[in-house]
Amino acid sequence: MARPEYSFEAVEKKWQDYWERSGTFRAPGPGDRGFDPSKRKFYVLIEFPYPSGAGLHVGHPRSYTALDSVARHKRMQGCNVLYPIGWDAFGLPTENFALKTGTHPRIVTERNVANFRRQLKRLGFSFDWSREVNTTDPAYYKWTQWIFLKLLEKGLAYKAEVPINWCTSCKVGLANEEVVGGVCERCGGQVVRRMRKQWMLAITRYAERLIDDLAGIDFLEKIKAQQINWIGRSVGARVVFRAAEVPGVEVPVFTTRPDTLFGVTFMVVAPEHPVLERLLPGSPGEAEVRAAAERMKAVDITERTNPDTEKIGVFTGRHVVNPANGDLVPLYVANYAVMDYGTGAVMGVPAHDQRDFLFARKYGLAVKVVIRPADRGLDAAKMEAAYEEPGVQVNSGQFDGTPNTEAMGQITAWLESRGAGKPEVTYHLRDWVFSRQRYWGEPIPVVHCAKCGVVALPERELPLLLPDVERFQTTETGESPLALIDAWVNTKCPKCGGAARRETDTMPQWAGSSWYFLRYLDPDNAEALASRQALEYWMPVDWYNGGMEHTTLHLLYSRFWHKFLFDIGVVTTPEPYKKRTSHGMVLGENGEKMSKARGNVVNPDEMVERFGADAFRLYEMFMGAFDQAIPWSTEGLNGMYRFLNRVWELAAKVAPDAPVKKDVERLLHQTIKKVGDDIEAMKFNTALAQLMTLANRLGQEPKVRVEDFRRFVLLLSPFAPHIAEELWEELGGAPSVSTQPWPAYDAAAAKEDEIEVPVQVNGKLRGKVTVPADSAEAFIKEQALADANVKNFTEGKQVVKIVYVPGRLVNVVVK
RNA sequence: GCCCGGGUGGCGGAACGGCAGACGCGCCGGUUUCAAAAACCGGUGAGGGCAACCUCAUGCGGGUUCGAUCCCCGCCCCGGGCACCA
Repeated sequence: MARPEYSFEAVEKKWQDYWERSGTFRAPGPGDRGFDPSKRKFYVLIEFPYPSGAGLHVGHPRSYTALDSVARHKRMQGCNVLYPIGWDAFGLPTENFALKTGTHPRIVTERNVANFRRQLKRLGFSFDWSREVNTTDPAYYKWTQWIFLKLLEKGLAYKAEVPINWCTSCKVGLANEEVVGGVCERCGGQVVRRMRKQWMLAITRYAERLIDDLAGIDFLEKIKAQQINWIGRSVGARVVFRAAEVPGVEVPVFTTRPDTLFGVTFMVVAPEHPVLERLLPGSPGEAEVRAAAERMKAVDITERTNPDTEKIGVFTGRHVVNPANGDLVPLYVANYAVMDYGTGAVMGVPAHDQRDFLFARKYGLAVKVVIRPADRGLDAAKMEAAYEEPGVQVNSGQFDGTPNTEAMGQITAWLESRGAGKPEVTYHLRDWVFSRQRYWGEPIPVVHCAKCGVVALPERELPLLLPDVERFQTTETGESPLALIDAWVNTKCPKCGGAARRETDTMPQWAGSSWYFLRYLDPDNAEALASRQALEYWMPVDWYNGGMEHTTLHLLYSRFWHKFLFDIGVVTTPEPYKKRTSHGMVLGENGEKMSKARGNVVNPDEMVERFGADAFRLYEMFMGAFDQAIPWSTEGLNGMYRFLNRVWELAAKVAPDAPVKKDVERLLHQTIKKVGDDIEAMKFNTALAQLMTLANRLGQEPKVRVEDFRRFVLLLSPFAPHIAEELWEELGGAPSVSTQPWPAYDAAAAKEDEIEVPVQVNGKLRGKVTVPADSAEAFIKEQALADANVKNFTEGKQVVKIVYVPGRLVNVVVK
């Protein structure tokens, strides 16, 4: 009856086949066979991967393993768990690869998906593979297009001539979010500003709700902070200044400091500001001013708006009138003013804004104090920096003497009553540039008709299929490759039947990923993106884990789409995700970011071949705190392999006549508690440490009780599911271990009956006393004072007091 | 500049304001082996002491507390995000 040695190859293959054959992880929804309405649902979501040619990276499984453990734990707690997987398969890298090799992106995608699927299956994740989705599948993108049509119908999709971030290398327009440090997020290529008619989505209309609704959801605080920061809400006022020399022209500004309005001594506008066209004609030095504005516009925007760039202003020869006090102030064109924030015009208050202060000093402009500190006055002539702190209004007419924090609202209200301003909120967040001039994306389902303008395709014509092309090369004009396919482009207007041209821009990669979690609920539905029933049952996602890098992109976009779908009655919850967490990056063994260029990439396939999927999964969880970046260590992985070997050997010690040991029982119950709690709290590393402690303790026994080992296997199963299935079977259990109930925790059994209480003297550890757990305080103190070493430190001294923390420690304070 | 994290043995990391260093890696010693690797068992913060024990130690400097890795104040370093945003 010699037991075989632990062979992860055999064990893992066996159980992966079993799970697949038996549909162990299929999650029945309402209406499906085997659906049990009495079970609580739990929707676990990981970010579906982009199937790149490089294959799975050791970073991907960190998130997948963690949530797989959560999913398995929840199932054992009796939940109906949905843990789906799919492919975010449209996108530039595939298209660029296709361009280079001449292989169609569809073929490249199929190949990459097959590879990813193989790699994921080897790791034994409990995905419901029957719900697999792929954003490039016409049956999927039909609904991406459908959502776009709805956005268009409701006026949230519009076409605008906007300056876009043009990546000179990808030859594609990018959203602000895709420009990182002035270069393309994807390829690192140079990004320039270019004007182009683009489809835009009005995410800014949801800005307020995107901030406010964070209050009701369980997102990591840093994620909330980053989203709020990104949306960049500023509360202030719009103030209208009238042009002095040109009647009927107004220049509105946005300011967060209406309390400083009486201190305005100049105004600047962006060189692109349209008001210049009305003000400049006939002004002295018109030609020079125009030339200066052109020079400012010619500078690359990222450089122009760099804080280190020298601020340049040119007097326009015109003035504007301060509506608060009638002051005539000079109007400048300045390089630091930008057209796409606020109104493109800024009021200059040098006394109370450091940037304005420096500008005023440079150009010899007046400095006028309107707020002084509570305890002293300010002399404009002697100021060396702007005074930006709170204070009391001065030189502000009827508001003099009012604290500036109060004056803000009062001045705004006063302006409003005189028709010269109103409260206003602006956002840093811009509308979402939704057009891409590329092939491998969802076609935008509209046509351009000479007579009817932009016309949406009727819903019945969806999906609008991406046509096959021979060449994916972007055109020299920057148009999408689709523009070259005449047979596709030339079509009939659905409204008037006349000649029309199809839209040739495609959607960005963020489109398909903005709603994929809905499609999982009902992936084959041909009538709707998902059935009402499925949406009502499964939504919202209970726990969504992903990378911090998606906080301001995918996460914000998908919340926006979801709110829109909620508003039009398609989905039933205002927020898609109840809880959002994020994992830390896996770094190379040298502690640097893993990359091909650094030569420190670890291939998961190789690791699984050497140590097995269970050991690999264990290491991914054990390596460190889940939310922190951690360097990879193949030695560490080997340690997990050794642990599994010890577990395997432990099974050989299982005997029916093993005695009950009180302390083993206690440790077991403590472990049941800790592992469960730690999974909920994402402290996977300490959950495993506890399991190792228990395994080590069991290993000390010559014989291990069946009951004890059974429960140990159950506790291990969310993390190392293959070996757990095998041992479960060996113990006589029917598969699958994943359908067994989570072991019951008994607080009484976990309780120690003797406790060791550390004794401190003046806060320093001097001894320990072992007492029954239910000892009276007086007895414990007495024992503590009687300890030999404690006596060494208390002898001849006066005991001032004795601090006793029940069950924790005694501290004797002496003098 | 602003907003988040983080700094603990040789390394990854543990510690409701209460025994600093759980667990793992590495290292050292042992068992096994002709030998090595692997595996298994034991030891392992630094310094002192024959030992019992003692001293020091959680980036730096203060503070609160009977007691601080943890809370407060002021710094230094590392990582991430935002940044002429009016």
